[in-house]
Amino acid sequence: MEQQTQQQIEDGGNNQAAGTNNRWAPTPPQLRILKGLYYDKGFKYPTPEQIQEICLHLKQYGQIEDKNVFFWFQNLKARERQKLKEFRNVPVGGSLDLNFGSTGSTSNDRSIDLNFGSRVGYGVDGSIMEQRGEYHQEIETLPLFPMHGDDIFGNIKTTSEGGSGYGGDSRISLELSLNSYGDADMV
Amino acid sequence: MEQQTQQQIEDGGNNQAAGTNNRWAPTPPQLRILKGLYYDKGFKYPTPEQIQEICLHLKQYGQIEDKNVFFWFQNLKARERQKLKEFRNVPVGGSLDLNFGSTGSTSNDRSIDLNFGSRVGYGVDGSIMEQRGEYHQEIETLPLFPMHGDDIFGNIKTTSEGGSGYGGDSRISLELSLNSYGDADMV
DNA sequence: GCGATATGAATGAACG
DNA sequence: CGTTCATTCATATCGC
Repeated sequence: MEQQTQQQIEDGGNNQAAGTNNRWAPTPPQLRILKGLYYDKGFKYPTPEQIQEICLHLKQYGQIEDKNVFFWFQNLKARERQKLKEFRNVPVGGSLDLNFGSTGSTSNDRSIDLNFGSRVGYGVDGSIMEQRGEYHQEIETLPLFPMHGDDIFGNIKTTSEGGSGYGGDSRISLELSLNSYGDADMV
Repeated sequence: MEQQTQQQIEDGGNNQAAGTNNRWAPTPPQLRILKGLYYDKGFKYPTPEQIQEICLHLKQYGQIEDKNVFFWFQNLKARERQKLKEFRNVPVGGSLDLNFGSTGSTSNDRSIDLNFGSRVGYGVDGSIMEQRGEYHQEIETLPLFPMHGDDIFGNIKTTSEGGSGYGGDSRISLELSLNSYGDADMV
């Protein structure tokens, strides 16, 4: 993803005039946190509880809803995967004729038909090789945010059986490095 | 048509190296082929594999990447659709048909299962906690509006049960102290 | 030199 | 989850 010089800054503090803008856009701090979770922590499969938790925490940086967090992760995952797929060189057998209707070009005038109409018809390679054998979620109970004072569990009730070893207080200090993904990428 | 706070790119001291083409533009032959596929062949939904293939062929006419082909089709489709919508405001005059009285039955049938793949069914605020079986009744309620779920994700029907539910519970102890002052998210 | 337009690029939201 | 839609941002080009 070449996020070059595109960044839609939301207004400095508040946002959403309500009515004119329907589409959520992450504020810079929100983006940073989300990316930190995804890239730094490798946290890509948030559970509903975690989505809510993340959302709650992000609310102090701007208006946001659960579904926004949900979509954000979904889209990022999907697009990374899509990118990999597109960049993968396929040993195409060369069936797609693109030289039809050559308007006075050099030579070559074959007008074979394009085998469109068949979505994913020819699996030249066929090897989808979805290296998705992940056991996602095997990630160690990621420590997202400190409790601060927010009673996040006020109504979520994560069924804390207490049996967990770490749950109580062993908060792993995950000092998210202030890495800016926004500009680290280049084309 | 109304744009909000449009931020102009103000490179924070890191200007893009000149010479590196920022933006791809199709060469005449490329454009001819692309248009030929779209209009002549009616080929509008290329699969990722086909995108690669098209891109490969187009490379002999100039530098091009997969994503360029991808975006080209996306944009063309989107803009044609956009044009059609704009012209639907035809001042046809007269024939003001109002099918009021159609007691729309207000059947909010939309699947409201907000199980993000887990079997949680939490009710943060008691809004959604409905977890029904797989029984769906193929309702043909034509979705006049593509369901504007402005409320909480009252209609995120991910219905992804593939996860098969692991622990389900995930401790959400949070940490991640990031100093958000400064906020250098700019690009 | 600007303003309007065309279009490449990005991404939130939604569908199947 | 992969794909598609819709909206917006960003920029090159054109016209005045």
